[in-house]
Amino acid sequence: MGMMTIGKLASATGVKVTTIRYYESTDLLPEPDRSESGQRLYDQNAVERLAFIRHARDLGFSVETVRELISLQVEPDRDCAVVDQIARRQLGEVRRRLTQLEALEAELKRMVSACEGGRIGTCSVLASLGDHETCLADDHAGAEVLASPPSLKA
Amino acid sequence: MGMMTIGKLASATGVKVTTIRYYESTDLLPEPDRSESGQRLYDQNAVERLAFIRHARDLGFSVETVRELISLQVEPDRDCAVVDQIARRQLGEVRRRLTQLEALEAELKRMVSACEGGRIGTCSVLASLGDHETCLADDHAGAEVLASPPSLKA
DNA sequence: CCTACAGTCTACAGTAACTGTAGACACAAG
DNA sequence: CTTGTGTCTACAGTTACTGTAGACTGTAGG
Repeated sequence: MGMMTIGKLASATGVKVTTIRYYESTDLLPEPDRSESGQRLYDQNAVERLAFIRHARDLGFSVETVRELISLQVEPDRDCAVVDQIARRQLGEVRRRLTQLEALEAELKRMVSACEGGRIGTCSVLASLGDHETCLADDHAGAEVLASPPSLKA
Repeated sequence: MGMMTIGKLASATGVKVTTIRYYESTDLLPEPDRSESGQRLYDQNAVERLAFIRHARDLGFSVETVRELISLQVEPDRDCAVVDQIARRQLGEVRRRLTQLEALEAELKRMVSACEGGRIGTCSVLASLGDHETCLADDHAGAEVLASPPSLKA
């Protein structure tokens, strides 16, 4: 029951097979044992480590930060404040994005409700896109905030 | 007064010089006139088109969608419903991200406030990252939702 | 007129975090 | 034994840019 193939690990954690191999290639996951024929074999440890990674990624931590978190985990005697600070930084980041997205929502809502179904020549949506008085503050981080994420494309 | 160099266009619109050249290379912007020495020269039209692009990008529309919007603009007799639908789709997208981000915020907030400044060995932040019962629903689109955007890196 | 120096040019490599593809081999069920 | 699914490697492609190298251009000061 100990050892599982990459496919099992994938379904156990919700991380795609190719992504697991990618994590291995970037040393985020250690090289696993192999079967005689060369297939990767994982144990329960791998499941936990990968679940940790995935959870942190889901929370928006960058892969670099996850790497940092993992390396901290290895030294249990160090001060926990480092980790707390990383989490706080991330929370600040999330709040900033929330504010931006709320502004986007407001403007899009306004645009959509202004549309009264005429011809494109007089379309208020296009008009408000062209009108750069209606620009968002001065932050310009729109698309980056919500570019279609790979995981939603399927 | 009509013609400006790429640098002026950049500062007039807040789009970086390299990004303008990139937009041209992908046909999002038409090839501009050139000076005798080969420098690009732009007129007021270019300013408006670029402002339109930038505003749409700020609102989170993908470059592909912007291309679509521009091609629609060229045919003012078509039905405005197409545009309205694009805007609605975008609004839906924004709302989905908002919901996700709110969940992230809640969990991060909980993590941060649980930290009581001990050693890493007992850090509750790392513990809750490792604990995959606390995973977000089943949507996994965390990092994508807020990976550090290029425009905030400067 | 000369010299700095900032601005512009092209072409190409690099970024994040994967995803997709091709072609070959492995394994389990019927 | 065949069929089908899973796995392997290696590499190209994705999005929307950003950065770099090396050469040329335009402009302001002296």
